Amino acid sequence: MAGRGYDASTLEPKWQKYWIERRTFRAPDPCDADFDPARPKYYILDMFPYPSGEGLHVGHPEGYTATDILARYKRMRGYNVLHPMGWDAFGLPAEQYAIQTGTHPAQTTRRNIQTFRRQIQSLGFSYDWDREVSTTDPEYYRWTQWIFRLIHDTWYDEASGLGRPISDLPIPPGAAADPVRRRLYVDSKRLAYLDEVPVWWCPALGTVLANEEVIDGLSERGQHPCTRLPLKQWMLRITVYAERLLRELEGVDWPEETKKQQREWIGRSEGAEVWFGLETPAGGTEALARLADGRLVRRAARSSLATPSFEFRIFTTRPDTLFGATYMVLAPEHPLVAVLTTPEQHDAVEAYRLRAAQKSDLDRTGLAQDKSGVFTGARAVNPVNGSRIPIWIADYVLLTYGTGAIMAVPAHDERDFDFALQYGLPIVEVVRPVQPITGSVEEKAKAGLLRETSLDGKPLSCYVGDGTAVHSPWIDGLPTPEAKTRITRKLEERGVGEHRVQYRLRDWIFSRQRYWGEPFPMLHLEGGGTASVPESALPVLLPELEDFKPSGRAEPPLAKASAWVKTLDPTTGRPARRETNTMPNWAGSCWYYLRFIDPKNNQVGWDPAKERYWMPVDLYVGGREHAVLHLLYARFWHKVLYDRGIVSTPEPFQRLFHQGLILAFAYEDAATSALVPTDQVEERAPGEFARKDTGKPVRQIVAKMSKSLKNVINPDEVIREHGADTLRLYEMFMGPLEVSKPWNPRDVEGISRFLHKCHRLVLGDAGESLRPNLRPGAAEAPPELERALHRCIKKVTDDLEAMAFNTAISAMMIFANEAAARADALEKSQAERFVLLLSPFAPHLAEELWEALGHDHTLAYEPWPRYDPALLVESTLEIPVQVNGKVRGRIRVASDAGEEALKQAAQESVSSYLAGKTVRKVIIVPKRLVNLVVS
RNA sequence: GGGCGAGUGGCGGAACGGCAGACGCUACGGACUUAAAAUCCGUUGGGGGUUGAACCCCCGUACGGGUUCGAUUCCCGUCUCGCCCA
Repeated sequence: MAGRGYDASTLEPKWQKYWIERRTFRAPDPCDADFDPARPKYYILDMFPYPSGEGLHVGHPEGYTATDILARYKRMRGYNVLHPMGWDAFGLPAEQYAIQTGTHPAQTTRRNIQTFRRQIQSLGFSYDWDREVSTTDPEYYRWTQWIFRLIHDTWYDEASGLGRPISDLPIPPGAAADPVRRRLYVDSKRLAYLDEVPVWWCPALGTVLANEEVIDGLSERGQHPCTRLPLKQWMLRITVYAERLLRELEGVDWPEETKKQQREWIGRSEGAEVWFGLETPAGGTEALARLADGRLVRRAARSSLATPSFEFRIFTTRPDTLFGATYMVLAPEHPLVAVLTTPEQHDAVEAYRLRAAQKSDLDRTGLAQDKSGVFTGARAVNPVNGSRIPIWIADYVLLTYGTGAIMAVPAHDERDFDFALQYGLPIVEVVRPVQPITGSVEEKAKAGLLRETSLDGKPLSCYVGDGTAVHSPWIDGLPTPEAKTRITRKLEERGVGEHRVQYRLRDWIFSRQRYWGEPFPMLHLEGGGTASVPESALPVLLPELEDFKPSGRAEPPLAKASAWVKTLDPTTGRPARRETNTMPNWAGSCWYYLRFIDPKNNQVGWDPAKERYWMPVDLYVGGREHAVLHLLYARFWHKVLYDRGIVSTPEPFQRLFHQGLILAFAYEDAATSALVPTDQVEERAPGEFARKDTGKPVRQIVAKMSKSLKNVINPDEVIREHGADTLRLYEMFMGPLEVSKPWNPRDVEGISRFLHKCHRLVLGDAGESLRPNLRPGAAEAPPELERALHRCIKKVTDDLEAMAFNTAISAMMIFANEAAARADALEKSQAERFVLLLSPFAPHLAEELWEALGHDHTLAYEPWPRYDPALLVESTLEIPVQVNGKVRGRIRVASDAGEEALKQAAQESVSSYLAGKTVRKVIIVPKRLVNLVVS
């Protein structure tokens, strides 16, 4: 092959070297000498990868190729393009590898990054490699820590709806005088705060595990039982930004599905908080008084013998159903449980609480789960009618949502209904549908009637829709929406409730009990309280460890670095202990798009002038799997930075696009549907597959690539066999970027053929010199070829703007076919324009051909080819003629033919279909079709 | 269970109110070649008619309805698959 024809394996490294050595894709900043302020900017970003030990997967280059094509296209359209790449390199796998082998995670990470960089560079992406960052680099995480300090130094001012410096926080008079109370008050308002949160603790492994490492209460490794253990953790108060995170989604150009997922994750619901009375258990007054901080429990405003002296708070979205509450449910962890449980119920309650502690929130709240609960023996008093109702505990109520306590209205809530039936609790109807609900079970469910049954001959139903209030003295006859407002107002008047907006979103647990993460810039001071490490002492470096094995205690690995943990507070000189948790994997990816703007700055995280120029990100491309968490967390950090005046845009990512998955063929046993690894299958006849060993037939299916199915495609191999340009072009040709589609090795051949054809178009069959017609003094090409080129330019340009890469490539194939059919006619300027069109897609080949055409500079900044609309207009057109919607003939007419002429010609062309019929109507679609309606 | 999306030839897909199947793959036939590779040309949704061909007719975009002069495209319902949430 070498020496003649198209040889990607020599040509591609040549141009990759050229681009890197000449820094072809360096993006000039506003302060640089070669910066051109007249050019518009375009910041196009990929979701940076976690450099796993597996190396690059063919899924990675899909999005990266799309953004690379657009980046190259935009440069040719005269934009200043910022297109960077980096590594999200903290994370669990490197640490697990360290536990097993003793290899330091930093070493594993360095090696993996080298592999990833080599692989990504072998695809010829036009990243500005001067801007490469890794989240694990101390000069990077220094600023991650700096942002954490800033978040810690911020409180959320409800009045202005802004995050403000903690020094601006008004201190209530009661707290101002006493330094300890003052500190507690200030700490309670910070956006970063400490709280006790349960984590999974595995005694057998002697370590704390992440949620995804625990399945059904057993450790993923070794199947050991795990339990939930409360641990002091850093929390980020994302909930105060819930409303803005919701509202400001409106202004961004994101897929509607993703916006919807974010909205549902935030989960705004309106309702009321209601104080229910408590029957004080014998000797419980003192314990209740200790709990009565006004949050979950309070002293009743007016208490007498008839009205109880303590109350507890619940949240409900249906205050209109208060008269239908027949029992109460507390989360098993609710602090009231210990106080209220009667001696007779004590053992049952304790057993239940222990069981609940083994379950994750997900296990507890799934609708499909069996409802379970235990009676505490205590009773509550309904504030609207004074009825005494039993208090239960059940694990479907979570302490972390709302107030950890609910009123149960079985007649109008599915879970409460099932629970009431199971435990024989009363069901009282208080909302009646406006019209009786009839139809099939499914139709009734759709209308809100979820259950219908009977007990002792009495019909019972669960209706969750809106209707008219009944059996509810304050609101009888009112439609549900008015009933809600009316009853809420009454509750407010009586001081036993208020309107309230509740979010499903919880504060973000920001601590991980890991080694391989960013250390917190925080100190725990002797004698209580915390302090942040001063800015000048950043970064707080990860200490070296002897080994990465768990300590056997419920503490993070960093606790083993005792010399590092024991330190002095630089501000006061007092002894202090360093925070030993590390930040989660999300931290580094929450702001990397900002560091790319100014990656080498060691004075600030980024220069404000550069930030104002480059932000926001104009196009962000990445997988749907990040639709909620990464994108929500990054938006949250960005809003805090915005409120503190450190970034200039309220949202970081103006436009978002998700690429689809690349799937692969897999095989399943034709009889049993069991999956069969790909290397055990052979194709016996076209489309017929069988097991190599037994010869039993298997079915070809499409599935995700996986190691166990042995159907993973390795990009290195594709590049070795066909070249990077073929890989790039194939991934873009498979189908629309946003859909998932299977990899078919046979189709790759077609793309390879196309690139060979392009090569021959310029260099001829021998491949060592220009085609004669491309040399000076050759004859002119026929006008049809020029028109074909203009059609191609228009189609490719339009399709690039629409990110329709597959059809752009097909347009280039059409032109290449036309040009190849008369290859001796193609002119030099036509070849050049075609090469420029091809260059964003297949940059190596395009550079090679550009050079062959006599250019000694890269084509990366050549102006994008233009088309002449006048050349796209055909002088005559062939138009189909329909009779009653069926094509019956064709006419060739001048493209500017008038309606009368079209009508005339159309009728003549299909006269045999019109014989004996009357033309009722003629529909003319200019330049497209004529339809005659006859009878 | 809920939400979102998708069902078009042997395969990936195109068209997204106006000639269904662009482009590519596969397969078959042919040219070139001692031969092969590469390349080039032709055919390739199903059925039927005329076969000197050029052509012509019927059916066809998961299924059933609807709107429209006209539906792959819009609306309603059913089925299947995928993804996300639970």
